[in-house]
Amino acid sequence: MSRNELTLAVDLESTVPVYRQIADEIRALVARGKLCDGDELPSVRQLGAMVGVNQNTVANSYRQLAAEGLIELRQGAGARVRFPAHPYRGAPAEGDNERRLHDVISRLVLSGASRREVERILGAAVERFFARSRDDR
Amino acid sequence: MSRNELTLAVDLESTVPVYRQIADEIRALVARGKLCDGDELPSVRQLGAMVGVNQNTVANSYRQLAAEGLIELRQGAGARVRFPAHPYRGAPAEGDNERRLHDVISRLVLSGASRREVERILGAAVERFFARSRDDR
DNA sequence: CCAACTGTACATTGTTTATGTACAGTAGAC
DNA sequence: GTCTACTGTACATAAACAATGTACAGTTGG
Repeated sequence: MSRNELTLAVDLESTVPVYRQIADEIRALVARGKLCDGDELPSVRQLGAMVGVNQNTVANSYRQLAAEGLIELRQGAGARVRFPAHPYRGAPAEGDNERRLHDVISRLVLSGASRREVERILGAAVERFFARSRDDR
Repeated sequence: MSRNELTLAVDLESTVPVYRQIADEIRALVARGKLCDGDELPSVRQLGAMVGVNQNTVANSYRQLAAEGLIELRQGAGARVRFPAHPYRGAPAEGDNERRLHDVISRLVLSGASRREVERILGAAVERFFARSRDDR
C-alpha cells in the first residue's frame, strides 16, 4: 500500500480523542498487513491535512505508535513501519482487553442480544477484520 | 444482589476516566442480571466512598446511565435500575462497537495471535461474561 | 416539623487534547 | 558545498474534560 493511498476513518465528534483514533487505525493497518516493515507513513502534515487536524496531533499519534515499537521516527526523514521481527511493546494496559470486551458484550446484551447472537456478532467482526487482511490487497 | 454487596473494579490509574469505569461496571452488572429492575443502587456518597472518589464523580456516572435509560434518578430518594421492559437508548457511541472490537483484535494480532487464537480468546471472554450471569448468584 | 438521608448545581482546580509558531534534522537539486 | 524543500519536534497557548468541595433542594421516616 502506497503511503498516499491510505485512508483513515476518523470521527472528530467521537469521545475518543483524535490522536488515539489515528494510532488505532494505523495499528489496525499494520495488524492486517496493509502496512509492512519498512513502509513509509505519510508526513505528519500530510496526514493532518487529510484528517483535518493539526500536525502535532498526528505527531502525538506517531509518538504513541513509536512507544509501542510499531514505527520508527527519524527527525528530518519521515516515519516508517517496524513490524514484524520487532518486539511489540504492547498498547496501554494488557489487562484492559478483557474489560473492553466485556463492555462491548454488555452493550450488546442490553440491546437485546442473546449469547448466541453475541457470539455471532463477535465472529462476524473477526471475519470482517481478517477479510481486509493482506491477501486481498 | 443487595445494594451493599456490589463491588466495582475501578482503576484510578487507567486512562479511562473513573466516572466512565463506574458506569461500565454497573452496565455490565445489569447485563448479567446481577442488578434487576427496581433494584436500588448505593447512594452517590456510599459508592464514592467505596471506590475512593467524590460523590459528584459517581453522580456523573449515574447521569450517564440515566441518559441510556438504564436507571432512574429521583432527587431525595436514591437511584433504581430500570431494566428490562424499558427501552435501552444505548451508550453515547453505540456505533463504536465495531471500531472497539477491531482495536482489540489488532492488539491481539500484533502480540502474535493467529486468527484461531483470536477466536478462542474472544470466545473465552464471552464464556467468562456469561459465567458470571444471574444463574450463579 | 425535623433530622438524616437522597440527588443536584456551581465554582474551582488540575489534567488532557488540540492548536500555532518556531525550531532542528535530512535529502535531493544544482 | 549549499541552497531549498521537505521531514519530525519543542514549546507556549487555549479549550475541553475530569474530579473535587461546598452549598442547595427534594424525600422519607421518626
